[in-house]
Amino acid sequence: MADPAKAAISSRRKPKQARSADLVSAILEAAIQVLAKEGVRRFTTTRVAERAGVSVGSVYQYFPNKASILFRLQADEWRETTEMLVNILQDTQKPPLERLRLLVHAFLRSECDEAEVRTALNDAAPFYRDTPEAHETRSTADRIIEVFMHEALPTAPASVRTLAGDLVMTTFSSVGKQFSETPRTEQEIHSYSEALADMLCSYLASLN
Amino acid sequence: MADPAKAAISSRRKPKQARSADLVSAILEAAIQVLAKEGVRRFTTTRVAERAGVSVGSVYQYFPNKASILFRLQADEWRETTEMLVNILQDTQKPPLERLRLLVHAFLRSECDEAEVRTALNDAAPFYRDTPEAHETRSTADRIIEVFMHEALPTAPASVRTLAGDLVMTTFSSVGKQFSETPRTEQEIHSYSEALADMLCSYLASLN
DNA sequence: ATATAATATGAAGAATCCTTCATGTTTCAT
DNA sequence: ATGAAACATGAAGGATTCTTCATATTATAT
Repeated sequence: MADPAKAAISSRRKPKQARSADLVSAILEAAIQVLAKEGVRRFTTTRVAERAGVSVGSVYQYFPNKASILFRLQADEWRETTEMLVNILQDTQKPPLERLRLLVHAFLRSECDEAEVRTALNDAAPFYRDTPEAHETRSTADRIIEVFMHEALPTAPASVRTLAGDLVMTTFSSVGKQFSETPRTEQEIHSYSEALADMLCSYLASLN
Repeated sequence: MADPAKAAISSRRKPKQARSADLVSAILEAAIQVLAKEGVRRFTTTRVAERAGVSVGSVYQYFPNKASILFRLQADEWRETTEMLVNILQDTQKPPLERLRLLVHAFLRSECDEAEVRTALNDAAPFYRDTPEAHETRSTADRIIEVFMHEALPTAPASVRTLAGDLVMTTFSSVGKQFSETPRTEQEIHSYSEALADMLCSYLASLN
């Protein structure tokens, strides 16, 4: 609770010239690399600056503290995942369960593609777990799932739908994280995705 | 990789008198409290010693470093969970899917009962993720699941059984962790457990 | 060309934290 | 009772890290 990192997690100075915008990009890119190569425990502002080829001071021009860099990285990832959620689940051309299957494949794929960063970001969770953006992301996802569940389980009572939606969402994200913690082959990714999709689909099917 | 914490995670001096055995207990108990109240980021050997009412030096008589305390806590938890797995899944009196359901309830319950510690220990994962004991725990669990799956899916081909067992295991543990990250009411725990069990059971049923 | 705003620098201060070790105390076997 | 082994102590060394700020450099508008 008495966590100083929570106070100022927002950005500091706003980049107004091209060079500073580049600098911010360079810092974020460097942060990803440090995270992937060294893990959270060795993620320091100095190391990020070094890797970006700038001075520490510059980092602090645009990020108020170390946590805000991690937070930014996580927020970007949340945004991407939310986009994926929207794009795939709201394609009403395809039947609901097929969309769910596609989503599972896409998600596990993306998790494994950048496994080291994702794992490191998970390890950084204590830095931003109780942040407003975290809850916002969650409720945005909830809304998308809610709509989807309406299509997938049109006849089910609302209480069942909500619980099932929550479970599907939680399962799919937490299993994805755990799965990507160990290196996987293409083959493994594919068959695991199939199995996970099978599980979710058979569950939803059983609720009709 | 170049992680000093991985070198010596085993115990240091072995307690030979009653008072030192008490001391070790006190340290572990204090560690749990610090973890639950302050989280990993504020988990320090000094704080643990303070809370235990002993000096830092004493902590280092029985634990070679900070990581080894966290590791010991996690190892204890792994042992307990493994016991639960054995006790519930190997009760051949009951039908397989009923056992699975009982296991889900028991696990979610225990996760929520000590939510803060569990969450803090998850946050400490980078300290011991690639430890031999971690893999050992995993493969012990795999063997238990393997036996169980043989009962649950007697006719399925081995490849399907293995994959399904892995998925069931992963789902049930990772969903449990995620679920306990937010405070839950008795009611919520129960209905969520039911839903999760439903999902796993409907999946296994669909494979026959 | 020049003044002003924007941007970049990195040495140094301040705060923690991990761990050791020389010393003191307690227990136990004889 | 006594010597040895076990146990407990906590100040202090060493190391790392976060962050700031006074200064230097670069861009932009006039």
